[in-house]
Amino acid sequence: MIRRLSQARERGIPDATVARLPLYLRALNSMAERGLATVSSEDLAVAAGVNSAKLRKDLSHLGSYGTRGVGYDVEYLIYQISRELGLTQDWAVAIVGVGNLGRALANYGGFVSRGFRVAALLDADPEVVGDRIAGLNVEHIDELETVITRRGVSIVVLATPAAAAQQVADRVVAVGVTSILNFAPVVLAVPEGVDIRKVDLSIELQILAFHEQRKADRMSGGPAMAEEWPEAVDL
Amino acid sequence: MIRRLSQARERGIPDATVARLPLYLRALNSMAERGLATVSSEDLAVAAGVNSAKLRKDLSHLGSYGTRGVGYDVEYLIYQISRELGLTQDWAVAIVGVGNLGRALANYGGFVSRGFRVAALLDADPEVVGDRIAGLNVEHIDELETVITRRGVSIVVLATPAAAAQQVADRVVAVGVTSILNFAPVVLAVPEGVDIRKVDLSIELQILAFHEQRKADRMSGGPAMAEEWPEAVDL
DNA sequence: CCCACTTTGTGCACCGGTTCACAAAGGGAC
DNA sequence: GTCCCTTTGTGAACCGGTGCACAAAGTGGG
Repeated sequence: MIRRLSQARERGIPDATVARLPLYLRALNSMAERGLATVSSEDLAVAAGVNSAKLRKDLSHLGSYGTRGVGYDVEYLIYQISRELGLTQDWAVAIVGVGNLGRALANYGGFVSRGFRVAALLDADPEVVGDRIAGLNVEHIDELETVITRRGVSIVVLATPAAAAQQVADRVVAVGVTSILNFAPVVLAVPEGVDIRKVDLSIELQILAFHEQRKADRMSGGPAMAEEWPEAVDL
Repeated sequence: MIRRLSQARERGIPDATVARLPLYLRALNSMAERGLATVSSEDLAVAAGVNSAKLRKDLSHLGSYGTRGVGYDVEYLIYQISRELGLTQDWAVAIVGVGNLGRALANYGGFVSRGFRVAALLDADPEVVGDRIAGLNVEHIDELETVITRRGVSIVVLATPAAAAQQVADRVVAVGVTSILNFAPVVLAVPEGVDIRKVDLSIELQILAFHEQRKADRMSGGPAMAEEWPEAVDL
């Protein structure tokens, strides 16, 4: 049994799978609230918005937790996924940059509900330092290193202006932080071993605009219409 | 020449490429500000944080806009990418849900700087309806259909609580909106032809937590350490 | 004009991820 | 115990995307 598990999990769950686990977890939590005891891969897949074969393959990377002919035990699966994602422990998060976005993040309930705890808010603007937001005191960016070390912060959320992001990143990396969630619209340079995830709101909109334009083009021009480019072809 | 172009662009730029175009655009804009006239694929790739071969292949999907031995004309490339993404036109965006996040989005400069214009803010809470945010009046959700139709809104940003998101999505789709950016932590069901992009802040954190935990495991346990599971193996 | 140098555009091999389809495994009825 | 039904777990084909490596194309110097 142990052999089987360590064989299945080996070392390494595909990135694509890891990215979907939180999705499954959310769907499972909602099911648990509604009192469901077991769920089939088909039902869970629908709730999470994925293909059921993909769901089963994803779960198979964690181990063999289903029962053929029955499905998956909701509570047990929640436990296993949470464990795999590291949500059974408490993560201290610091938010740097308390503008509109930083404020929104500080108040965002979705963090606390998982294993995340906002442990510090930092900003460079003396105007906002000292403000009380979401039950926390906003501290000055000068305290960055102290706060991170003292409070055991392991994940830093960057909600600073673009110009400040790299500098802050350098500082937090210097005191040992290896996980950064970046909202600033810049490409951060960090040493090997530091994980960065970025969320860029305007990029998402631009992708939507691209598809929207395509849909509009198709409406008017029709699919057979060759790409016309009357004079714009040379600047 | 025209033949060449329509052949190169055909109908269909890979999704992965589309997702990176905004990145290139941002880097190019920054270069234009600094007065650079031309840029090599290598330099642009570094600025955008990608591999230069990938960059060239991406750009080749738009057409043959480089000059061998020289590089790409910065301004011309900005124009072509903007055009491809549909940013040369003005997109009216409505933000539904004016909580902390909605407010942050309304004030986010990155939208306006591209071709996006926040044309409406809507909320269900009578408390916030009437507030003035980012120069706009917050309107009641009852006005949703009217506002979207009258102001030519083609992209809707959902920043509502999870429970309200599907209902709002249904309503905006009913009046013809086919592009939605969803911040609510739910899987939305929409008809064929409607594009949804979702941003889930807590999912990003969970992915970071997973990798952070792995790094911690590797530190203490070492890579050779089999996946121990003393008693937790059966619930 | 020719040669050396730079940089693009792309053919090709490779890789991770998705999907299909089915054998294996368990549950329940009788 | 046996048979039938359900549902998992996975082998294998497939597909899109990545990156190497190089030919093609352009520049500039002599």
